[in-house]
Amino acid sequence: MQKKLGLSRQKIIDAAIEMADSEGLSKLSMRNLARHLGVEAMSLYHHLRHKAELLDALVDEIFSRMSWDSDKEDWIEVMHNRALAMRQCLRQHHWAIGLLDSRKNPGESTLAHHDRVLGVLRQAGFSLSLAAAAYSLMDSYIYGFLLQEQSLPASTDSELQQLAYEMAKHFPKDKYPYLAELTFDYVLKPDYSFEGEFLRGLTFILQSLEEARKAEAL
Amino acid sequence: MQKKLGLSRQKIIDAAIEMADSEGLSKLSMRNLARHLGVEAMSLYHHLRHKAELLDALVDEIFSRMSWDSDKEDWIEVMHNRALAMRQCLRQHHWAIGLLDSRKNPGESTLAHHDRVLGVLRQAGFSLSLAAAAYSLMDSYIYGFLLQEQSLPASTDSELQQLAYEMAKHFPKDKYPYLAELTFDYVLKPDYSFEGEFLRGLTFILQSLEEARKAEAL
DNA sequence: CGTGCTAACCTTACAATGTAAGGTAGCCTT
DNA sequence: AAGGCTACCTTACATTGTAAGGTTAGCACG
Repeated sequence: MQKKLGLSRQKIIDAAIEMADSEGLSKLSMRNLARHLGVEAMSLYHHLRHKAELLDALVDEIFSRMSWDSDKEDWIEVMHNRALAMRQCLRQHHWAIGLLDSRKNPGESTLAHHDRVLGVLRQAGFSLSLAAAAYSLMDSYIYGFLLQEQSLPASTDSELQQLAYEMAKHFPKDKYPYLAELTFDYVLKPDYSFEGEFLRGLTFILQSLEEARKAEAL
Repeated sequence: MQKKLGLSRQKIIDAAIEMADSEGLSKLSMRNLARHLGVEAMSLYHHLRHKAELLDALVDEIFSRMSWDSDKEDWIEVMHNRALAMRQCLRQHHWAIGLLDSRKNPGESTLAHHDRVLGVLRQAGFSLSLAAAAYSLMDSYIYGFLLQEQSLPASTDSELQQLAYEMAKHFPKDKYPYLAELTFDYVLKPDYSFEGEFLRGLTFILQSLEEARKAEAL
């Protein structure tokens, strides 16, 4: 038999991402992953201590794949673009959102990402305290929004509208009047856009942070 | 043998919450739950179609247990209190946060909660469009913050500081200077408080929404 | 009093999971 | 040649969700 050097940590991670993308996180078992790599399940344990380590690695890999520029002048523009990049990346790897929470061991790319964000804020003149608040506020919003977005079983705007219509048929209009109003008079209107909503909230946050920054600068 | 009428949907749900609280969501299997109820696993399936239905029910139960007043005058105060109630409830049932995302079948209490929130906003004069934005913004923030909060393996402020200290020792200061700064000069300071950070971000959001509301009213 | 129906609970069984324990084959160093 | 190391495999076990079908108790009705 040949000595097989086919396997490596990185190959495992790449294959796992590919599998999760196409078949969903729930189908990502050690056995399936191994089969995908033409190998037996236990072989993976020579490169990873346990499945949790794989999941940690996946999250970190996702962070490393988010690409955003941080050398623009305007911090608002930079943070805006970062948020878009995160949304784009996490829409492509929809399973990752559900993972971001439960992982407790941040990897290199994750830490680097956070450091870079803080750097942008500090360089833009944010005090440490305000930078902390800004950081927490932005990321909480982004995670929370994406979490809610992907928890809906619809990935495009028109699918969402279809869904809203179906749901609205099922819940009693008079029992939840405001929800009904929101659904029929807002979400189901032709120009509703999920991305638009995301950007709108983001803008709220960035603007109010900018005001705080200016107030601080006095 | 006696006919056992001991079981009911509600009793199952209550027991499940109790179990999840004390032993964690991962230990909440149908078998364990059944044992806890003095019954065999399959008996549960007479009251629930599958485990997903149980999880849906748990989320809804959690929503039903969040108590907040919505008849105050000031919408800001109401939303502020709601956010606090959510945080308090989801800290008590820490497992629920990880569940809020994946569940795709909102129950009665969940819908009622959302309807009530929208009601408060609409009554306060928010246009439908702005109410939608406000709703999305607030909930994204709250979910996102709580998600990040519970993903840290520390539940009290002092535990968090201990953790920050341990972590900071492990990552290279010069590689992540801003992260190091944040950790040592901010999180590790004696008056750092997780709840304080939560309220600060919340206040940012509520204030900027109030401004938008007033601008709209003109 | 039986006879049958139904709701509530149980038994058994299966496929899938993560992973512990230990095996083996080929290459490298000495 | 000998031993050791790395990379992979085999087997095994406990645990999971749940399908299929069995049992029993109490009620309705003749």
